[in-house]
Amino acid sequence: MQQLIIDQLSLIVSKLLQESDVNDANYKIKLQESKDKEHGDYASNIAMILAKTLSRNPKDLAEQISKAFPLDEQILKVEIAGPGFINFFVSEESHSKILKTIDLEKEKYGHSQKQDSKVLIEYVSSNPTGPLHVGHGRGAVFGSVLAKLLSAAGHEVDEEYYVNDYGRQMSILTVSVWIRYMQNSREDVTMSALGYQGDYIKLIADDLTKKNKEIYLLSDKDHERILSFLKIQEDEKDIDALITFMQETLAEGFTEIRSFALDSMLKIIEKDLMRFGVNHNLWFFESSLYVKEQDEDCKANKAISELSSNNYVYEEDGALWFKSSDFKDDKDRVLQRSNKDHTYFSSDVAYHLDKFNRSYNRIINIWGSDHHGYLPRVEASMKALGQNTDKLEVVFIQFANLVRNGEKISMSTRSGEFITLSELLDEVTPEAARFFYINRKADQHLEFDLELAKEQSKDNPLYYIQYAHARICSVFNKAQYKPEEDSQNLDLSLLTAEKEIEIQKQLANFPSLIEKSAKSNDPHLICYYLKDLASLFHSYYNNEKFIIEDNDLMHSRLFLLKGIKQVIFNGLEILGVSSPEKM
RNA sequence: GGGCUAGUAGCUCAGCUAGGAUAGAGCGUCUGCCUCCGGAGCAGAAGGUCACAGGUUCAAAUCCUGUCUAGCCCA
Repeated sequence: MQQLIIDQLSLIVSKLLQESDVNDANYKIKLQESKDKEHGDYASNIAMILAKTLSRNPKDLAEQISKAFPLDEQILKVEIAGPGFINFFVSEESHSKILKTIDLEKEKYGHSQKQDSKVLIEYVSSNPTGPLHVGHGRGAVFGSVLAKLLSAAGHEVDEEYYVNDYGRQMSILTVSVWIRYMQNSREDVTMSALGYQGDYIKLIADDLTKKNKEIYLLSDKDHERILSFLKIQEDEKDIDALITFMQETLAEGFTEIRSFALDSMLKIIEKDLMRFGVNHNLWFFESSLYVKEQDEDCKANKAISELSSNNYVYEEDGALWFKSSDFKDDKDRVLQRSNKDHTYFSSDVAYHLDKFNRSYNRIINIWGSDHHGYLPRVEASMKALGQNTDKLEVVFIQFANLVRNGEKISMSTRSGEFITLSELLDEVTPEAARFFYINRKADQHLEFDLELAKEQSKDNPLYYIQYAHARICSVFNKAQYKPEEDSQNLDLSLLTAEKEIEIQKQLANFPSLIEKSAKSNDPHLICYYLKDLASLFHSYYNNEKFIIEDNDLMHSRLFLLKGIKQVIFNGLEILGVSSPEKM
């Protein structure tokens, strides 16, 4: 309906512009729903926008446009009002068309045509040195909902997890597992204060013991030496010395423990994510950037030499620097330290270059908002490599606070008192957690109310929405209505109650909502939309009876309910939340 | 000191990318509604300097500039 009016309007307007010899007019025809019934169903402000470029009085212009607008049995009346609004009045029956559309398209309703567009969403990408905690939850849900949303909007979407498996942190993980492993056989071994303390390290070590009971234990002489290393664990250097010692004495054993620890960690992480309904289809390993490809250099070095050949790399104090200050970054950044170690940033340059080379139309990174200072240097590096950085979008996710009984639950990663994601999922259902995480704009602080998420009442917005769905199913049962049966002889023109029209308008808005939220990476809008729709339904439910004597009216009302049910389902589907028939 | 993000009802927040008519939800407060398809619900009332000050515009919560406040990042 709205599109019909817009199309017709643009026809009239473009003709008008032609006649006035104006070609460069920059305008977009917008049609808004009128808030006030006196202003009809829809309104356009196009006359006021074009008044200036055409140097005409907006009211006269509106008058001319409205006179040129053809009326039919659907569009009954066109009026001008206020400073130059054009108001459209449509027939009550015209709204019910949408119900037929929904019935035809079913779970595809709201989805766009396939576009020739590939999108990469990289998210979570937490270090594989510990389990996911609640701080990762929000980014995880955001990424997975955005992925569903963008596929609904017609894009082809890849979901990628970038695994930081290359740096020093991995070595610390390896050494931590090894120490716990040794403790299983020798009582005199103590844990390094600088290693990872969590219980999950012990579990991994236990698995390792089961597999290789003694192979990574030391000779008595070396064992004495390790005890002396473990005595002094105060400075960062001490753990580095321990790592070096471990590498020297175990040789390939170090690599074996390392990959065992990494695999175990990734399994833990992946399991948590799956439980949460988050599924990455690609896992990219940082270490792969440092693997030589046949006779060629590794990707990390190739990225540096490419930057270098573009004259954006220089050497100072033995280190290699990238001239990011040439591209709006505060200062230049180190790529390779004087000891030849690559920086995290160096990996990121190579990684992003790799992403750009994979021919995506949009590359979306989901980062914690504490990383926002990192974006300029990454953008700078891609510009220096001649990439089109318009493709790169970074969504920053604010931290979420858990709240219980009105009080924030304090968390600090330093002391290790963070709550893990799996602990959260032990308390609230994965669905509730998903909904509450996605219920706010990404860059806003979020208060996650644990009590509310568990509550089964209208105060809990997820329950409120799901309840609407279940209620409709219940009505269908009671009426012995089979929604899947062919409904050809419906007289939908009977749906003329105010609420019925309002609901049909809301249902008709669903596709443009999907389009809009996909365009601006704002999946939270879906939550608000569904709450509104559920609210309209509950209100309608209390106003009208559905199971009535008048068979025709009953069937058209049930058909309307069927449309609501479908749209709630489609919306919740994108959020990754079920639509229960009973609760 | 520099940067990013925010400031909307007592509270929690939408709306801002693309300016439109009387700024919206939910909670809380107050008043009603169960012989009735799920009351796990509904109807209504009260509640606002859209942080502040300028500017652009026929029209600003929305765009621009400055100020204040908060959170985060960098130094």
